Amino acid sequence: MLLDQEVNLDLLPHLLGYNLRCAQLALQRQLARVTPGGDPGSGIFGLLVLCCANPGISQIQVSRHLTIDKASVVALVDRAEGAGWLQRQRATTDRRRHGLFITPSGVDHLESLKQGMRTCEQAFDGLFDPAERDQLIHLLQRIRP
Amino acid sequence: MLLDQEVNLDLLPHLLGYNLRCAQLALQRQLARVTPGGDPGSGIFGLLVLCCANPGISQIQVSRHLTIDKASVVALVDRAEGAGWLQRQRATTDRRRHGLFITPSGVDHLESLKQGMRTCEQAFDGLFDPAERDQLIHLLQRIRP
DNA sequence: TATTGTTATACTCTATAACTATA
DNA sequence: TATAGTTATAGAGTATAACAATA
Repeated sequence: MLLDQEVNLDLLPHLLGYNLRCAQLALQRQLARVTPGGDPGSGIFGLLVLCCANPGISQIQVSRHLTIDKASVVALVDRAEGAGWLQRQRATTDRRRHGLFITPSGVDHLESLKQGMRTCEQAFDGLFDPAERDQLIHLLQRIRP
Repeated sequence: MLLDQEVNLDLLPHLLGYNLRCAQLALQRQLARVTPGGDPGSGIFGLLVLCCANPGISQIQVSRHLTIDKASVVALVDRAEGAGWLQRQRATTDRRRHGLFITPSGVDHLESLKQGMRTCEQAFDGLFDPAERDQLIHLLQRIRP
């Protein structure tokens, strides 16, 4: 019987994609651990961050900056609006646009999500010294659509 | 109206999670571009790599090394078996186990997936010199469950 | 004509819980 | 009791295509 230690991973450990996936799964699970019942996939988190830092931002801009399709943003905004964390408001200058505005309860929720996110990232801080963490972020930032 | 250049990303660019997610989405889309009709999420790829390098590997071992639940492996193996890329075979020594064996057509398919994967990763090679790519991989490898 | 948002639809990925067969 | 695999179910995440309203 093949022991776990003897499993041959072949080229997987040398692939960017495999390592990115493993790392992201680990991070997501850690986040789920420290924020039980919180934001599972961090979609809401990104949305609220953008709406808080950019009041009146449009859905198409959220779509661009979270690099997901505009149709995917609709469901995200629906959920957040349903939870009372933000409001759509038809823009007066360009009536095709919905400006997105975070609500007071959305600000509260965002704060707790940010706290969870900090705790989550801290769990991995021991893995890197500050220079390494910076370099990891900078290297990752080069990989874009 | 808020211009795209003026969107404030707040803390997002400083988060490991956000950068991992953006990088992984970019990689997945590049893979979809170079292997149209290929393996969308690379689940099948990992499975076939493991079965090819470790004939008779069990589903629970695949589960551990791809860091997904054993129940999730079932669907993956179902698809691969349905496509004729591998076969389950009840182990004689431990009859609870299914040994997984890649088929000749699975080997062919894996080769084409590997080629696509190489092409995909090459598209990002220009972003890093070899030392940087190594370091990125090594830093990512520290982030594990 | 092009853009913004929406709806409808579908597929992938993953998880949990409860089950069967085997150890 | 514990492990390997399965089934059933559910939810998140994403995409494409077609559409209405607006620019």
